[in-house]
Parts: sequence; structure tokens; C-alpha cells
Amino acid sequence: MERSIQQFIERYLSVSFLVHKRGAALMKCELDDITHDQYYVLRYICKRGVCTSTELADVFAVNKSAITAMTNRLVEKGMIARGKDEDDRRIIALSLTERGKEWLVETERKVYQLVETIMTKLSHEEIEQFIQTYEKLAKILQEMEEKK
Amino acid sequence: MERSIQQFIERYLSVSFLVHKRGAALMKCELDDITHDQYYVLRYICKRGVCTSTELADVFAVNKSAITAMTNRLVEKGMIARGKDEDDRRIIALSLTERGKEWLVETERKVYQLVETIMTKLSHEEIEQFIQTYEKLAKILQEMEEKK
DNA sequence: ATTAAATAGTTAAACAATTGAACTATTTCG
DNA sequence: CGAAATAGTTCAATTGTTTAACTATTTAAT
Repeated sequence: MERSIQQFIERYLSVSFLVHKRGAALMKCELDDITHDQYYVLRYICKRGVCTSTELADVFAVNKSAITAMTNRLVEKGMIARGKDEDDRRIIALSLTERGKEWLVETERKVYQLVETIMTKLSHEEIEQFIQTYEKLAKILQEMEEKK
Repeated sequence: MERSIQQFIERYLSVSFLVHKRGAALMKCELDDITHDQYYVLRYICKRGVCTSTELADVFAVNKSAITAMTNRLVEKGMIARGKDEDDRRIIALSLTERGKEWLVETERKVYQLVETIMTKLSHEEIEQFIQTYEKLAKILQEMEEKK
């Protein structure tokens, strides 16, 4: 293995886990009663409008039963609702409740503010480049999973 | 809030969680019997040679009791050992056992190989830039926590 | 048209990661 | 000395996760 690649890997492994952990810890302060993971599920459902357990399991790369447990908690908290699909009665359609929508709008405001205070310490060019590469990585990982 | 910053934040939130989740899922395949989180703790202890619970709790931004639980599991698995500090008898010195060292060497080989197949789809310049920005973020997050 | 296979989701048992509060043991310092 | 600070553990509770077995429904092959 090439020497420089090896150093990249070492640096990447060291830094990526830390940023995720510390980022989650900071974010948690803004997420009253909802966990970090639950926040991302709510975000995803909001963006899609309606979605299924199977889709969530695919996107977040976990088993469907993990999604069942998670959505149970979100239903209990009044953030999402389970609906029916008339075309295929096996399907449960997940969507945000009014309360869920309100909570998310309010929380996004706080989270955006937090992320902004961090991002504005970098130049626009640097952020743009960073996110572009991040998006490439996401695409590569998705393709790798599809191959399996 | 500036329009472009807002878009950056949206893209960053969407992509960062996914890459972490999917990356962890892929990595899991290489980590026989050890979890993703445990792997990073072993890596950290290895890099430091010897370290304490308090240090781990600070670095990974969790409570000390989370570290106690985790190190208990790693001790049970024979990967780390608890030692004594002669100067200060409150301190427990954590270090890798021989078995832990061997496991880590073998696993790093596999993990590096995995990360390499992903990284080599990007240019050296792009990787370098990406990791540099990542390291800046880590530093910013650390400073924010120290202020609190 | 009937039946076998595939798909969507749930349940239950088990484990890992985490928090928070209460606790022990040790050290530091006014 | 005695109070405060520090290092770590314990315990109860919650969350996220996997795996295997399960129900209900749809698709597809003969």
C-alpha cells in the first residue's frame, strides 16, 4: 500500500470518529427529549413527506426491526404517525404529525445556528469543496452497498 | 442567515450522518466480535500507549460511567488490562494486552484495505484537502467544548 | 386458479452504548 | 486538620441494534 494513502487513512480514521462524536454531543443540547438518531430520522421523513420502514432501513443501513423500535418511540412521542397504503396493504406509510413538523422547524433553527457558528470559521470555497467530497464519499459507499 | 451557508448546512447534515452510518456498517464486517465504538477505543489506547478513563471520556465526549462499562467489556474480551499508578492510587492505567495488540495489527490491515478501496476513487489533492478541513473542524469542536 | 416465493412489517430476547445520581477511595489545599 | 476536588465504580433506566421466528399481503410460476 502506498505510503501517503496510508497516512491519509490514519488521519481520516482518527478525525472522523471524533468529529461525529463531538458533533453529536454538541447537537444533543439542542434536541430537547429527542435523540440524535431520532432527529435524523425525523429530518429524513420530512424531506420525503411520506416513507416506509424498509426505505429507512436501507438509507440508514440498519435492520428493519431497528426501525420498528425507533418509529415506535417516535409515535409514542407524538412526532410521527403510521398510515395505510390503499394500493398495498403490507405497507405502512410514515409521516410527520403536526407536532412533529412544528418541533422540526423549531429545532432546525437551533441546529442550523449551531452548525453556522462552526462553518463560518471556514471560507465558502473550503466548505463547498469539503461538502462536495463528502457527497462523493456518500455516493461511493452507496454503490458499494448496492453491489453486495 | 446567509442563503448559501444555509444550503451548506442542509447538505452537510444530510450527508455526514449517512456517511458515518454506512461507513460503520461496512467496517463492522471486518471487526470480528469487537464493536465499532470498541475499535476506536482500542485504537486510541494503542496510540497513547497508556491512558485513563477520564482521558477517554474527555476525548470521546461521554460520561465516565460509559467508559467504565466499555472498558469492562474490553477487559472481559482480553483486549485491555487495568494497571496501577504508583504516584496516584486513584488512577487506573489502561493499556492493550498482547492479544489486544495482535488483534489491532491484524484488524488495522483489514480496515486500511477497506478505506483504501474507497479513497483511491479520489485524487490525492482532494483527499488531502478533505482531511485538512476535517481536522480543522475537529479543532474547532474541541475549542468549543473547552470554552463550555 | 392455485400455490410457492417474495416482500413489508412486527415481536421477542439479547447485548452494547449511554446518562445521571449516588457512592468509595484518594489527593490537594486553605 | 478538614473540606473540596479528582478518579473511578455501581446501579437503574433508556436507546439503538441484531437475529430469528413470525403474520399478513402480494407476486409470479406452473
